[in-house]
Amino acid sequence: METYAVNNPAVVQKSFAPGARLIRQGDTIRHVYMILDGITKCYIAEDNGKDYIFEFLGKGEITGELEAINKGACLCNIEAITPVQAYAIPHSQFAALVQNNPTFNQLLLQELATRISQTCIRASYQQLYPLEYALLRLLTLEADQHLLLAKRDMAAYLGISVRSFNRTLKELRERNIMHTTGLHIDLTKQQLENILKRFEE
Amino acid sequence: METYAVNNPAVVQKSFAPGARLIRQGDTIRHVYMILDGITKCYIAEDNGKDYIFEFLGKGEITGELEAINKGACLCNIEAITPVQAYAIPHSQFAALVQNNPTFNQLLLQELATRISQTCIRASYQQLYPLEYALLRLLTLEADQHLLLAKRDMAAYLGISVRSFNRTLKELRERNIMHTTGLHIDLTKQQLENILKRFEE
DNA sequence: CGAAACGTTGATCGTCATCAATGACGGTGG
DNA sequence: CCACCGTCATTGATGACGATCAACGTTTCG
Repeated sequence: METYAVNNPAVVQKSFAPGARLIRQGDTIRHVYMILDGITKCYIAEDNGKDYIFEFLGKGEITGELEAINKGACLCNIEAITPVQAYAIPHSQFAALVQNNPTFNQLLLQELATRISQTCIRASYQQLYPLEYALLRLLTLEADQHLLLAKRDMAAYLGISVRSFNRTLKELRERNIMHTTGLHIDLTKQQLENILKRFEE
Repeated sequence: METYAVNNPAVVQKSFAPGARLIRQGDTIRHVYMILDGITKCYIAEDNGKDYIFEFLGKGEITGELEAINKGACLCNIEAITPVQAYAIPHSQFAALVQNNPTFNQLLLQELATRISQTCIRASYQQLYPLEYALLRLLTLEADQHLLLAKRDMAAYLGISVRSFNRTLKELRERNIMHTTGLHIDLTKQQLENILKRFEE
C-alpha cells in the first residue's frame, strides 16, 4: 500500500522515536500517516486515567484515515513503540488518491473492513469470555505476528492493570498452560485450540 | 444512501418479518443489503451460546458490505427486530457502484469510518468502566435514536444475561438514577453527564 | 585503580480485603 | 407459560500494602 504515496512532493517522510506520538487524541489533524517501518499502538485514554489499546499498527498500515474521511477530531492516540518511519500525507493528497486511484481506494476499503471485523470479534470475546481467554488469544496473536510487546501494553490491550496481567499469567502457569518462565505458550496449535474451546461451555 | 440502488433491475427489494435473518454468521453471501425501513440487530453468536450485539442498523444503513469487500464468510448474524424492508444488491452491482460512483464510494467510506469509531469507543468504555456506566450509555443512545429495544437485546448488547440486566437496572433505581418504572432515565442531559462523570475517578 | 558496599529504581508477587458480576433456585404475579 | 425479582453462594477481577529481587550507577575504602 505504501507505494502509492511515493514520488509526491507534498508527502513528507517522518521519523518517530519510541514513545513519540504520531497523533494525539482530540487533536485536529491535516495528515494521514502511512507506516513504512516500526510498530505503533492505537489507544484511547479514558477520563478515568485508564488506557485501552485497540490495535497495533505495523508496516504498510495507515492511520488518521478515519479523521480524514469524517473530518472529526482524533479518536485515539497513535504512539510509536519501536522506532517508526512514516509518510505524512496531507488530507488533500489522500482525498485525491481515493478519488483517482481505484486500486488505492480498494485497498483502503479492505483495510477498513478488516479493521471492523477484527474490532467486532475482539469486543465480542472480551465481553463474553473470561480474562484468561483473551490473554491466551493475545499471546497467540503476538506469536503469530512475531511481536514482542511490553507488559504494560499487553495489559492496556486487555483493559487491565499490569498487576492483574501478572496475576492472570501466574494462574495460567500454575495450571501448566504456559511455561513457568517467559511468555511462550507451551502448547501446540492443536492443544491451544482445545484450551480455548474449554471456555465454550 | 439508498437512492443509489434504485432503478437497477438486478436489485431486488425484500421483506423480513421480525426474527427473520438477513444474513447468517458463517454463510457465504452474494448480496449486500441496504435497509429501507425497520431495525436490525447485528450480533455474533459465540460458541459458548452467548450472543454479542455490536450494533443496531436502521434506515439508510448498509450491511454485508464487509463480506463484499473482503470476500470472506459472514462475520455476524443480521436479524430483523421490526419488520424490515431492504434492497438486496448483488456483489457485482455493489462493486460497480463503488467503482463508478464517487459519491456512493465516499458515503461508504464514511459509514465504515463511523462504524470503526463507534466500535472502538464502545469497546473501550465497556472494558474500562463498570456495567452501570455502559447501561446508562445504552439507554441514552436508545432515547436519542427513539429506539425501543427488547430487554434481551439490550442485555446482549451489553454482553450480559437478562437477569444481570434487570439486577443492574434495579440498582440504578434504588439510587434514584432511574425512574422506578419504565426505562426512562430520570435526569436531564446535564445530570446524566454528571453521573457518567462520577465513574471517571 | 579496582573491588566491595551502598542506595536507588522498577518489576514482580504474596497476601488480604473488597467489589463486581454471575448462576441457581424458587416464589410471585400477570 | 413467561417475565421479574429476592436470596444466597460463588466466581472473577481489582486495589492496596509490603517484601523481595535484579539491574545499575555511585560511593567508599583498601
